[in-house]
Amino acid sequence: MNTPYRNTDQQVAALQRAGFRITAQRIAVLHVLAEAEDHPDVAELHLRAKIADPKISIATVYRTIAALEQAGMVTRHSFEGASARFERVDKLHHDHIIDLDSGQIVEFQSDRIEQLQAEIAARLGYDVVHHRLELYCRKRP
Amino acid sequence: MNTPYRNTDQQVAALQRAGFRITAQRIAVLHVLAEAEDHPDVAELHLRAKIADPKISIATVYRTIAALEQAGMVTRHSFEGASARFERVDKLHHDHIIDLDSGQIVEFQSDRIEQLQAEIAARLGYDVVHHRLELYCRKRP
DNA sequence: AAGATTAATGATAGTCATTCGCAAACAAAG
DNA sequence: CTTTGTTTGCGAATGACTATCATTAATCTT
Repeated sequence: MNTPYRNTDQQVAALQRAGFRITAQRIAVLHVLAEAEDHPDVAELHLRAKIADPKISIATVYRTIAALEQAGMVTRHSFEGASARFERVDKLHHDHIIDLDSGQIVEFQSDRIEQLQAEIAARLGYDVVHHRLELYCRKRP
Repeated sequence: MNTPYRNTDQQVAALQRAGFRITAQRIAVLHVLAEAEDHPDVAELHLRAKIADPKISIATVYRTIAALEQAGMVTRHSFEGASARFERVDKLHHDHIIDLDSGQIVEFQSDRIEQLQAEIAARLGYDVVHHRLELYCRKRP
């Protein structure tokens, strides 16, 4: 990679296409998200975005996240007893294992489960718009 | 049934066994939970409990719920963008479908999914302590 | 059954994440 | 480069929930 940032041109274009203006603050948040390997919450995003734009306000981070969510570019995760965390959607779909002891989050994916979910919903007359599957676990001895 | 309430003696005994004192307020909340066919939140529990005990405070409802949770008698559900909802645990285990349009909650259960969850966790070196599976759905046309 | 002990209650203030309101700053359009 | 309509930053407001504390009441002691 030749820049300190991953390429975010695609995302910037997508944001614009969704009818939002491109501002330095939004680019900063986009970069932070592009670099994040973890699942940061708003306070963390704000902290990291301030490196690129020291005067960005937390309200703007909230508003940017809302815009990105609306544009379908970011997903929100509300794990138990914690503030909302976010991640890009350009990754493959996956669910989460939360380690109850360390708080660490592991991603996994299962087509079988997805399929069963759709079948169950259909049987009850529903279409699944999105779902949330979290396994709160402990390392096995 | 010969009383206006379902029998809550079991629950009262369990609460006491868990080291909590039995008060009129706690009995009121227990009755409300025993009668609830839905998944009420704290405001709703408070409203309903006030019928039996008009001076019960919302703080007490919060504390009672916390006690019941601690005693393993009640589960908390934190669905997206809503306040926590509660239900008794003496029902069979189940997961939830949330109707995005009406907010209605439907229960379902799938052994296949449970089994797959355990397998996936095991493969990653974990034991599932508890999980959360929510399908956010829309009625199919 | 009366008093001592200690937990529970009600009212209210406090916290924390998130949202709102508004004037000033800025992106996009002409 | 001016106009128009967003977006920003700040602080105030909200909403769910927790803590505080004096008072009340459940359980224990005798």
